[in-house]
Amino acid sequence: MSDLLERLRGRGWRMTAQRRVIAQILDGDHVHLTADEVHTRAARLLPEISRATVYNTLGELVGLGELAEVTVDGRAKRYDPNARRPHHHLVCARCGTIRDVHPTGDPLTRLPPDLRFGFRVTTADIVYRGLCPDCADDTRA
Amino acid sequence: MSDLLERLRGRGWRMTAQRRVIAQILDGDHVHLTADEVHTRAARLLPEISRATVYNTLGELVGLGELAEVTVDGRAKRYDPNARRPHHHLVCARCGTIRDVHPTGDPLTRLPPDLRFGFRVTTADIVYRGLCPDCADDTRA
DNA sequence: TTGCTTGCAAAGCATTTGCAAGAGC
DNA sequence: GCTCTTGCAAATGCTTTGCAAGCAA
Repeated sequence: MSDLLERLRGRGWRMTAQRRVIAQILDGDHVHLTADEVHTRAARLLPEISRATVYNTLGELVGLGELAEVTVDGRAKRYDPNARRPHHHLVCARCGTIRDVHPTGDPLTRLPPDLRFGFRVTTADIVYRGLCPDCADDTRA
Repeated sequence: MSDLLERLRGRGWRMTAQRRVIAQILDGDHVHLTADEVHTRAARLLPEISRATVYNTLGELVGLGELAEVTVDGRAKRYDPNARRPHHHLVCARCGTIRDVHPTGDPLTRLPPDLRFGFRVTTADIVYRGLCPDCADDTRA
C-alpha cells in the first residue's frame, strides 16, 4: 500500500507520527491538496500536528521528487503525489479543483526549434482551464 | 503609440496621471513585470504613486482583458501586456525570464473529450521550461 | 458638483523561520 | 545521547481593503 513510506524509510528518513500521517494522506488520494487541506486532514488523525510541520514536510517531499508543486493563478500551491509520471492538469477556473490528465503524445514536439529562442527546453506543462461539472451546473453569472 | 490609452479612454476610463503612467510602462515594454516592478518604474515618473493604486489598476486591466496574469511556481504574479493575442510561455528554470511563444495550432484539440472528466474546457496554457541561452552557457551545476 | 480614484495604513493569506522542547534511532 | 523533528509564534512576501481626501469630467 504505502510505497511512499517505504521509499522514504529507505532514504534514511526518521519516521515520526506526523510524517506517517502526511505520507498516508498523499498516498491515498489522487486529488491535489493545498498545504492547508493536508493539514486539516492530518489534524483529524493527529490533532496536535502543526501547520509548520506540514509545510516543512511537503517541502522536503518536493525536494526529494516525490511530490510536485502545482501553482495556478497565484492561489495556494497544490501538491501533486503523481510526480513520477509526466502529466498535465485540468483546472476549474471557479473552484480551483485540479485533475490529472495523461498526455497522449510528447508535448515538446509542439514547439518547433525555430520558436525556442535559443532555450534548451526540457519540459512542457499544460494547464487546461474551464469549469468542472459542479461549477458548470451552477448557473449563476 | 499608446493604443492602450486610447482603448481605455474609449471604455470610459477616467484618466489620471497614475493610470497614464502605468499604461505607458506596460505598453512600452515587452517584458513581463511584477506588480512591484511596475510600481518601481511608475515611481520614477510619479514619485507619490502608491502600491495599492498599482495593484488596483493592474487588477482592472486584467478584468478588461488588456493584461494577463502569469504566475509561475508561486512567485509574484507577472503581468503580460500581450493578452489580446493567445500565446504560450517559455520560462527559464534558472533566472525566471519569460518569453512569449505564439502557438502554431489550437492546443485545445490535443485534449480529447474522453479525457475531459466532464469539464467544460475553454483554454489551454502551455509553459515550456528550460534554460535560456545565457543560463545554458553558464556551466556551473 | 458628482462620484470615481487615490493614498495611507491596516488587514489578509500563504508560507517560512528561529528557537527551545521533544522524540527517533 | 546525539541529532533530527516538532510546535509555537513571530516574521515575511505579496496582495487586498476600508475610508477619508482628492481630482476628472
